[in-house]
Amino acid sequence: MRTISTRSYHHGNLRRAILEAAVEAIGESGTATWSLRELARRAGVSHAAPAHHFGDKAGLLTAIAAEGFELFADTLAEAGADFLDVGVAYVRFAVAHRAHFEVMFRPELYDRAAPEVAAARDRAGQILARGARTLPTGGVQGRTTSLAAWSMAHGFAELWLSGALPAELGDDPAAAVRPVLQVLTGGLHDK
Amino acid sequence: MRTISTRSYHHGNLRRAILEAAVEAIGESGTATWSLRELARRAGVSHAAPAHHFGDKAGLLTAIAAEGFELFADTLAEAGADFLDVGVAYVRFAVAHRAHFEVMFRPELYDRAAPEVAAARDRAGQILARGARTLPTGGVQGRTTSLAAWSMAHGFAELWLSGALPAELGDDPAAAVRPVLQVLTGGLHDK
DNA sequence: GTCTTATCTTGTCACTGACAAGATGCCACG
DNA sequence: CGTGGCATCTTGTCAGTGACAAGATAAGAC
Repeated sequence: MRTISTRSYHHGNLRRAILEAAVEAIGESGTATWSLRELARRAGVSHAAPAHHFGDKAGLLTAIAAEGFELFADTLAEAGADFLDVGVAYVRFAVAHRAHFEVMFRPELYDRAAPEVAAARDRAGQILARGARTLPTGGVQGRTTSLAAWSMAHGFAELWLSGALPAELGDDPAAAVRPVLQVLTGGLHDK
Repeated sequence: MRTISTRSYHHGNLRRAILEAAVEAIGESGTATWSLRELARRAGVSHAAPAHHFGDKAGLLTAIAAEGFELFADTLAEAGADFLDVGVAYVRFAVAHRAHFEVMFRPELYDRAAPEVAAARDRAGQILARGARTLPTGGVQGRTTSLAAWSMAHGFAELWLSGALPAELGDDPAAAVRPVLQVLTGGLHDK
């Protein structure tokens, strides 16, 4: 961040600055309302500077997706091994890192086959599967239970982000999703 | 290009033609890769003709969202009142009308407050709620069960559309989601 | 001290969304 | 008839965009 007064030819950390500006812009208004040129202006560099680091717009979104899956895997891992905690962490991540989440699950926006994306995505997938294994399977295949859990957490997160859920749920997605996920842990029978 | 045979000054059904071209384009490659001008070219009219019918791009997407919620409500209503049938219809609709579905739940793309959108969306919501009422509540609030069901169906649909689900599930989303939804109907205990 | 390389700038092109103004044809009403 | 109103569509234009090419600048290796 040398910048401020005497602006040097080299930005110093342009890649990081562009990434953060993109995440901020996506969080504010989605993946389509900003431009590479606007990000360049925010960072105080010329309109073509971002291209050196990301190639094109898809390259920038690929970097965001990779970073997102890394953060996602870390967040899920920290949540522990219990399904309920992992599920709540899933939704918490989606809301806290809205921009990353939106890009991650919109693979037409980026290069889903990029190795850094695939690696982080697989890591997150394994942690998710581990969480689902703590669910009661009740006779059905474990894969079915796992899919049910994943779908529920993911669906709640997407509905929350899209503003489709009723306002009475309040403003804390983690608190709102917990009883919903408990339906799978036996909530149908006790609490 | 008023072209080929005797093309009159007026298209005849431009609004419909633009809508269908947009839906087709979105289904092929998402909501960002096409342009109003390209749709105009496909319909054989000048680049500014679509503006008369939709105002701007958001206006076109608003029309698609409204049409989508109408279709959605119709599809759900036809499925009957049972939760499992409604849930399967939910996913089937998302895949069969992928373009509409993607726009509907991305409200930053259009005017969610438009009356024709709100009306159709409310109608669909009521049919969904009716379906959820056939679920066993098992002591928890009906709203919680309903949220769980909605989240699961929606999440499965989103994951399916984004290509995140494993390939072993095959290519029939309705067949794939049924056992997953049955987890909520007591599948944990019998089936 | 020169060479190499990564980083950033300048310049350009076709394309886009949005707007303004004008052309065209349909239809109601005389 | 015919004429005026109106919805529909065209033409022209503007700033902004993504992508690319070529050149300028710094920072480090040798």
